[in-house]
Amino acid sequence: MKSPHQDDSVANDRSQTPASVPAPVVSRLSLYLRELQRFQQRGWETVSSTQLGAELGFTDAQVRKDLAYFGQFGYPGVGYRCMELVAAIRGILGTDRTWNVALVGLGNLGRALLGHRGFHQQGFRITAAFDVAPELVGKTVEGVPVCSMEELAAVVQRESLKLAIITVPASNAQAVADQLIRAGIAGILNFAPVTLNVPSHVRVVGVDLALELEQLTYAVLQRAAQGD
Amino acid sequence: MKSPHQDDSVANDRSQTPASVPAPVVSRLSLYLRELQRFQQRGWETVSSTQLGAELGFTDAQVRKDLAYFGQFGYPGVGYRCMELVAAIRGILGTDRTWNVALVGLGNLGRALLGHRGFHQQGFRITAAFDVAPELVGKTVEGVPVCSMEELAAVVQRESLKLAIITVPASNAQAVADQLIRAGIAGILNFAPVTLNVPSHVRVVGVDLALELEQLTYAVLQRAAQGD
DNA sequence: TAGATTGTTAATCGATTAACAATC
DNA sequence: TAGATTGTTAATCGATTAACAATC
Repeated sequence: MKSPHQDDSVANDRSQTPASVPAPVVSRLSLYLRELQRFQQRGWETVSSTQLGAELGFTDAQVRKDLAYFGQFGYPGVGYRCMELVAAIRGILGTDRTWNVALVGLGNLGRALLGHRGFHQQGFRITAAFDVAPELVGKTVEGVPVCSMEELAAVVQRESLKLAIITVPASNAQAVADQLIRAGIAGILNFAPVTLNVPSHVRVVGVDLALELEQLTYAVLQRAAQGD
Repeated sequence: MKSPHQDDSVANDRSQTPASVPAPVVSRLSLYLRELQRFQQRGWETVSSTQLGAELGFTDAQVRKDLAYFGQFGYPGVGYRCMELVAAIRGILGTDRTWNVALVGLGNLGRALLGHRGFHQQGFRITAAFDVAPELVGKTVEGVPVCSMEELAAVVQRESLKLAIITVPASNAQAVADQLIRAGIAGILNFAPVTLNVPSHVRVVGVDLALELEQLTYAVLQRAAQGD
């Protein structure tokens, strides 16, 4: 077994990322990061895979296996140094830098996201907003200038934006996605309740609030049918 | 093979739901429902497992296997009748009735959700809102009365609420969850960026916006490292 | 040193896919 | 009938867990 300290150049070499990491691993990576930051806040210097996993409901083996996809970050007999692992995961996820994000659709939800504080803290910044409503275009909402849909390609290209959030009605979502992708967007966070059809080089994460609530109603009914 | 029409009493018997259906199956069920409703809008009478799956990027076998957990809904040689399957899935998920939902935390996001149209359409209605801010308590936001946290237990019990949405800061989320659960809430949609600790009879679905964006940055970086 | 904990391999578990008889 | 498509079983695939030598 090799400690990171014995060979930093290998242990911290993030370009050695394997061809393909299972998607569940990457989403747990985000959870580890979130949890590690909480351990840091509580003043922990190090944390073991058992402690980190327990907090999230995972086994210690899973934590170690997941991290092992990306390198060796731990110290046998000690655990993981919180600060180091936070830095490593941010590097892997790409949140060691700030990402500027485009937002399309200034309805209730879009406006809320513009004013959302949680983004900044994790390295995201909405720098451009778009809407079809003429009365909004040209104005500034939450400090972000609102542009027309016609300006989208130009703005996305000028600012080299790679990420976009879609908060338009379902009926327009696919057209907006097409437009964003043509402009060069590579990752879309989609709040419209439709499955977007995108080329393979574009990644979509969908958040459908009704759909999430349905998972809850199902669970509640199940419990009611059995337990009570 | 038995057609639903040959024995309705068995095919439609939702109480025959197996002890435990894998979680991924239930979340796909919601996707099937959403997609079926779109087929209906387009005027389709029936749809095959191949057609339904293609739209979502799943194999036909997966669609059939998933549905088979809950009964027999299809017609060999024909496919699934959209209207029937929509009704069946709504019955399974429990969205054939309306669910009243409590919302705690009237920040940007909470307010946006109060005014969110997508909920009503799928059978959800936020009927009670809570916040610590004295200047909000007693007022009405988007037609929903705002109560103090002290009133929470009474309101949840009076209205027999089973579902709640948490949109409070991370630092308060666990305490709010505890309070909700004590009041009788069984399902929580949590927007605070923390892992909630809840008893096994309570189900939590977490939506962490920064975390979703991290999945995108990772994917974008991967693509950049390989393709380009 | 003894105790703790890693990274990794092998064993297990569960979920997806393929195949096909049954059916309309 | 012939063509299409289901529900289901068996085969495959992938992900999780257990176990343990290596290490601090």
